[in-house]
Order: sequence, then structure tokens, then C-alpha cells
Amino acid sequence: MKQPGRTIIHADLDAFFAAAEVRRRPELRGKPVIIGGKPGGRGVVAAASYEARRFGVRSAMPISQAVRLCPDGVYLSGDGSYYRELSDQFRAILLDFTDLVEMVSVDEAYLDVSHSERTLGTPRQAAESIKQRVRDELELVVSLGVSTSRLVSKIASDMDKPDGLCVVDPGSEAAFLADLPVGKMPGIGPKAVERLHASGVRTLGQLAHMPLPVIEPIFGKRADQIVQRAQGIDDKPVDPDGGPTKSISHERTFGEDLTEPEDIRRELYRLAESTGRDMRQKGLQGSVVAVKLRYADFETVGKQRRLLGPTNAHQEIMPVAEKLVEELLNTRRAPVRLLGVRMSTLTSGVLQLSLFDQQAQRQQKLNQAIDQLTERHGKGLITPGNLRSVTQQRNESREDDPDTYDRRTGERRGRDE
DNA sequence: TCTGGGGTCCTAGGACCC
DNA sequence: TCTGGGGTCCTAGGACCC
Repeated sequence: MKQPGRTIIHADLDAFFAAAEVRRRPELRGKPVIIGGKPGGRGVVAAASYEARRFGVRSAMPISQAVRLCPDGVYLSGDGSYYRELSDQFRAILLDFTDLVEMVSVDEAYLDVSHSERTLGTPRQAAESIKQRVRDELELVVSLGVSTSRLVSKIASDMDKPDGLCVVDPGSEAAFLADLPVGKMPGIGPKAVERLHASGVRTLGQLAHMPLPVIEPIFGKRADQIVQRAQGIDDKPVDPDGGPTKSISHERTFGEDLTEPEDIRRELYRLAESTGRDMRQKGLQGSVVAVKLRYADFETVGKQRRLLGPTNAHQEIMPVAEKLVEELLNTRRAPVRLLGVRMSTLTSGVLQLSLFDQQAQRQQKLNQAIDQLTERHGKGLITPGNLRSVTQQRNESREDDPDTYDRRTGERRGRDE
């Protein structure tokens, strides 16, 4: 089915974090500004001003390398809540153009202005007034791509950065893509690029005409869609609320690798706490606890376990996370560079099992109190007391060995000896 | 050179069920 | 004595995006 006349704009703020800092500290204008960890630390570059890029500094590059390339740069660690504030204002401006705005990150959005020509003028005129308003009201620069699809607009917005405006007329999508390297397409990363090159495929035009069997080994069941996209075909709609959250996680890379069990435990507790707090804030509960562990040599392993019921209480997350980490460390004991805690299989319900209602409710009230204190006074105020959780007690009260229960239903499994 | 943090989606093998 | 087969859930790991 064709969707005639769609007009999609992709809007992307240029060097957002760096530009945001320059905006509130004008003395930084014209200087190489690099947002990421502190020099000497283990961070990577989150954003670099165009002045910094002239030295070869790029996003995702280790800070240590950036310092070598640009020793006189201004290095800042970044201010998430300030960026979020600006991002909200950015979104508000876009919403003046259409209700169909989908934020895909703090600095990026899609707009569907298909039915707005009467009020906004031509797509190019609409794009120009977005640019103007972002400049006037936010003192930020935005690059825009305009076409009949998300895919083509996304690639177009990147063409003339910074301060770009690239309009791809209806019908010329395939021609626009044809000469671009395959890696320009979102979803084709370094590994896929390498394999495509090995097959002699370098441009999107070539990819668009490849027989499916040739690229199926590279993309699996996505192969069909990838070829279509290379031809400039993409029907994905702009979805203002972007679908439900699938997981919530926190992870931390330590300044120095951890070896002491009590250090590992303390950091894990902090991560469980922030993950629980995030879920409470969003009114979500999770049924699967996962931990992530990165060793000093960068080997990264994970382990996950389904709980008997959903929770958002760190008192219930922590003992499971602790057990999982312990199991990983039993497989390999080595200095720990990173720890992470993730909750998934999320539900927005509030149900609890009857027997433990009272305890669960008390726990919830306690956590609400903690959340309020944390909001006023910052993290780390409350330290673990009794970590024995409701979930643990549930398990204990049923059987000593949880493995004798069906993992899926939590029901007792028949034991034949 | 020494590699962040927050996500999504895909693959693949084993368990389990009918 | 020569080992079905399909569907679904669970888990581990990896590619990719901003």
C-alpha cells in the first residue's frame, strides 16, 4: 500500500551537549568543547563542538585519546538535567508545527507534517521556520532532513551538518541514496559494513539490487527489509509516544577496578536502588532481574533470573542481583571494571500476592519515603539495613530449593525419584 | 589508545510440552 | 537401538543506536 504525500521531517540538534554549554557560557564560543568524563578518567566523548572536531575528536572516542588530539580543549562532564530541560523546550517548539512529534532521543525528533501544508506552507518553508524558531528561542542550531519517509529524512538531516537543510523530493529517494556508502544507513553498523565490503557491496545503490540469498547470511530475517530500505522504501509511521518501555537499567564503570567483595556489594546496592527508584517514578514493576559484569580485560558477562512476581523494590532486587553476581564471580574471579543492574518484563500493574500484602505495602511506603528524601537531599542518604526481602521470604516459605518449582509458573513441579 | 550509559532488537541453544 | 516435530519460554551474548 502506497502512502502518497507523506512529508516527514527529521530534526537533529547540532553537537547538542557542547552547544548547550556554549549557550550558557558564552566565553566558550569558538573553543573546542568536549563533553564526557573528566580527563584522566575512563569516559568517552559524548559530544564535541565543531572546533573540537577539527582536531579529530569524535563522539564515542575515549577521553584519553581526545586529550592527546586536543590537549587545550575545554573538558566538561555534562549536565543531564540541563540538557533535558532544553530538550523539552525543543519538543515544545516542534509541537507548534504538528501533534505528530516523536522524540527519539534528547536531541532528535521526527515530525509528520503531511497534513499541514495549508498552515505551514511547503515542506521547505516549514523546515525553515523550525530552524528559525530554534535559533531565536533556544539559541541552538538544528539540522533538518525532509522527505517522504523517516529513513530518507534521517540520512538527509546528516548531509549538510551543521545547520543543514536537505530536502529530497518525492520520487528521487532511490537516486538520493544510490551513491552513499552502505554504512550511512541506520541499522548497518561496522560489522555489517565489513561483511558487505567482503561481498563487494559498498554503496546503497548496489545493496538495493542485491539478490536476497547473498545478503541473508549477513542480516538474517531483516534482509528483506534492508534491501527495501536501500531502495528508499520505508513506511514506518511517526509514533508520538514511541511504544512502551521494555527495560530499565543502571550501570557504572568504576574509576578503579573493584576486587573487594564489600565494594562490589555496595556498588551493586546503589545500582539496585536507582533502578528501583526509576521504576517507581514511572509506575512500573519488573519480573526479571539481570546483572552485567565487565572484567578488567573487558570481557563482559551477564546473568538474569525471573522472579516469582513483579517488583520495583530494591529490597527485592538486591538479593537476587547479589546472587547472580556471585554466580558469575564463581565462574571467573577477576577485578571488576563495571557492574550493571537491569529490570525487564515490565508491567504497570500494582497487584501483590495476598499473604505478603502487608509486608509489601510497608516496603512500598518505606520506599516512597526514601524517594522523597532522595529528591530533597540527593542519593546515598539511606544505607542498607535488613536486606532480607519479601521475595526471599516467599521462596523460603514454599520450599528450600527454588529449583524444584516450575520456573515459568512458580508452581510446584512433580518430583519423580 | 583503552574503550560510557541508557536503551532496542536479533540469534541460538536447551528445556519443556503436546 | 538409532533417536519426530513444532511451539514457546528462558537464558546468554552480540550488534546497533544516540
